[in-house]
Formats: sequence, structure tokens, C-alpha cells
Amino acid sequence: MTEKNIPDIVVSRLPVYLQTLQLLKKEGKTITSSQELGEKSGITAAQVRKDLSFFGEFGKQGSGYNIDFLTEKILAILKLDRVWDVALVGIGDLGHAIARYPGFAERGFNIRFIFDSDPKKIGIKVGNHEVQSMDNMVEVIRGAGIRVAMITVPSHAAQTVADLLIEAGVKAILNYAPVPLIVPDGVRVETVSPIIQMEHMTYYL
Amino acid sequence: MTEKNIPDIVVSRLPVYLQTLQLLKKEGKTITSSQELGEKSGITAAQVRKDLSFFGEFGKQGSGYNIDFLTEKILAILKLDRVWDVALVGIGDLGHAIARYPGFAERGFNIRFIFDSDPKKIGIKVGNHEVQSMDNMVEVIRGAGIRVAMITVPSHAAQTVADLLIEAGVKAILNYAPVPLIVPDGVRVETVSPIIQMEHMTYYL
DNA sequence: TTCTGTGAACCGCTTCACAGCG
DNA sequence: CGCTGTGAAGCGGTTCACAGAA
Repeated sequence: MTEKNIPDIVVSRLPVYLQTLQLLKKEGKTITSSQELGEKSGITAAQVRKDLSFFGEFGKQGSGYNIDFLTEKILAILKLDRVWDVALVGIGDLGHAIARYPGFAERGFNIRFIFDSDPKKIGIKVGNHEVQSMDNMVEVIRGAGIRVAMITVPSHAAQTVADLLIEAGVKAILNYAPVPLIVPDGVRVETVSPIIQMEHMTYYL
Repeated sequence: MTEKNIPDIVVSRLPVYLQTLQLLKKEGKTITSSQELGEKSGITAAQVRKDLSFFGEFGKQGSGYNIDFLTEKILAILKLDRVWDVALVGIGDLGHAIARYPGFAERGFNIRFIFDSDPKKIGIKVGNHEVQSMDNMVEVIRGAGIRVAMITVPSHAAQTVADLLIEAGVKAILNYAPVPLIVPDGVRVETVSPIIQMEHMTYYL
């Protein structure tokens, strides 16, 4: 484990830095500073330096951070220096949008299997995948050694699906259903909640 | 303004409570406790009580919180006791999924207009809306007094679209593009970042 | 001189613990 | 007796400020 008591909130900012580094690179820059990286990420310069210093000394005093070098380091820390096979469960409108969205593949998340419980959907082609029945999902996922999954099923089915995925050995779940999932220690869940984000903003209107 | 120095992190938990209250109601319960509400929301009981006490005394000592009463109170605090008209900009795969998703309407977010810049998409029907050109978006949004918008355009166009929305008077933006938007004070942005959430989880694998 | 890395001070959220009310 | 509401203590993340390397 690379994990040695680094605050979760620090880890959660690394993907943001990654995104901004990509942006800076696209602008043709090769070097940046904690100042610039922070401003474009919405984080203070001191915070950026402190965050990065948890993992090593990636900068050069007087000049700053080499963008390619820092990008590689963060990719390695987040274990993004490899391809992750992903299972997608639920192929409604949202599932289709995700299956077709190139963003995940660009970042190394390869949708390897698509599952659904609806017999009418079994066998249809989505992208270059055939939708499979959920009946043998556990075996298929376990057999392929998949550890990352996305859930895009209706709320009432989400917990059941999560339980199956965990049984199959999945350790990270991206949950699109608007319900909190209960999972054992050792399994991570992140819930995508546009409605909760909306409801948060209305307070300030 | 209802806002009187209440920590943003407290406000951000209210929608979570709302979701859990809805769940408890569906289970047939009429009363709950800070204990139960917390457990099902992934928050400690003390935290729940402290959060709610920022806004008033909603519970009864010895018994707990009336679910319907607390729900109403939180809805009022978050200004969700009304319908919000929303503009959706960008009608690709994701835009379609959002336009068809009933969840927003159920929570009082009424998609009133859909805009896109692609001439081929202007005029097509999505749900019961006709996709409009972005050419007169500012006037249309300002005319309708819309203050909430969702952006589902490609990354490179997101900031431009955001600037137009702000010019039109929009104060809350739900951003689905994987880039940080820079907005003036008084405007809120929430970014939906499944990729960032994914990348956060891989650290722990 | 510039900008990083970092101990120390600071600040704010979380947790505790209990008074008080039903 | 049960559970809320809340001051006070505790804790952890953020900001400061500066030594030190390029």
C-alpha cells in the first residue's frame, strides 16, 4: 500500500491538479508554479505545495514544477499509470451516455463488460460490447479480476447490485443512483449526485 | 438572504438529509432520531443535531424529529419549496440523458429551455422541448428570468457558455464539463466530475 | 531573486458530554 | 427515561512565514 496516513481530502485534490496540469500542457507550457497551478484549480498556492510535499519533492526551488514530471508522479500516486477494466451495470439512458462517452477511456478506464437485468436488453450491442445478463455477473467479474464498477440502475436496485459486485471482488464503485450505498470496509464508493449538487446551490439563490 | 454565516459544509449536508428522510418516509416511518438519520446518511448523530440546530429547533426532546415536518423545513431552507426553471445547454448524449431523466423534475427542477450551437440540432424535439439556437440564448434566458442552468457542452466551449449564462443573469450552474469554470462572486458552480471521483478511488486500490 | 518545502500558528469543523424538556 | 440542543474541548486541515536551494 502506498497509503501512509495521507488525509483523504489531500488525495481528493490530486485529480484536480491532474486536470489543470493537462490544461496547462495544452496551452504549451512546460513549467508551472504552485501559484499558477493553484489559481487554475481553485486552491491556494500554500495548499498546493503542502499537498504535493506529502508525496515527495517534485518541484525546483526558484523555478517551479515541471508539468510532465509532476503529471507522471501524480498518475503513479493515483495508480493511473495503467489501464483499469471496468464493469458497467445498467444500460438505460445514462448507461448509454456513459458507454459512449470517450472521457473514461482517455483516462485509462476501459469499459470491459456491460450488464443489465432486463431480458429485452440482453444481447444488444452498445459500442463494441454486447449487453450481458446479470445472472452470471458475479462469475464473469470475478473471472476477469475486475475491481472497478459503475452502477447506473434504478435506486431501488442499487444496493442489491452493489452487494453482488462486492461479492464478485469489486473494490471501487462509482454510483449514479441517488441513494447512499452501504458497503464493508475495504470497498470505496463515490456517488455522483447532480441533484444533491443542485439542491446545494439553491440555498444561495 | 437566509444566509447568516452558516458553514457551506453544513449546507451541503442538508440535501443528503433530505434524501434519507425521503427514504425513511418510503419505509412508512413518521418519526426519526438524529441517530437513525445519521446512520442512514453516513453522518454522526451529533453532527446531525448540530447541523439542524443552525436553522432552528426542529426536534422534540425525548422523541426525535417528525419526518414530514423536518422535510418541509429543509425544503424551505434550501428554497426547494418552489419550482425552478432551468436552462440546459448542449444536447449530446449526456444532454439527452439529462433531458429524459425524470429525477430533476421530481425535485422541482423544470427544464424549460434547451440550447445548442450545432445548426443540425436546432429545431429537433427532445422530450417536449425544441432545441433552440444559442444565438439568442442570452435574451431568452434573461427574458424568462432563469437563474439556474446546466452545461453539457464539450470542455473547450464550457467557459464561453458559462460567461454567456452569467451575462444572461444565471446565478447557479451545474457543470458537466471536466474543466474548472471561473465565475464572478455571486455565481455558484458545481461541477459533476465522475472521472475525478474515479481517479480518487483508484488511490485506495 | 524566485519559488519550493515545511514547522508553527491559526482557524474552524467535529465530537463530547450534559443540562433540560417531553 | 429518551433524545434534543449546545457550550466547551478536541482535532485536523489551512494558512503563515521563512529558511534554503536554484
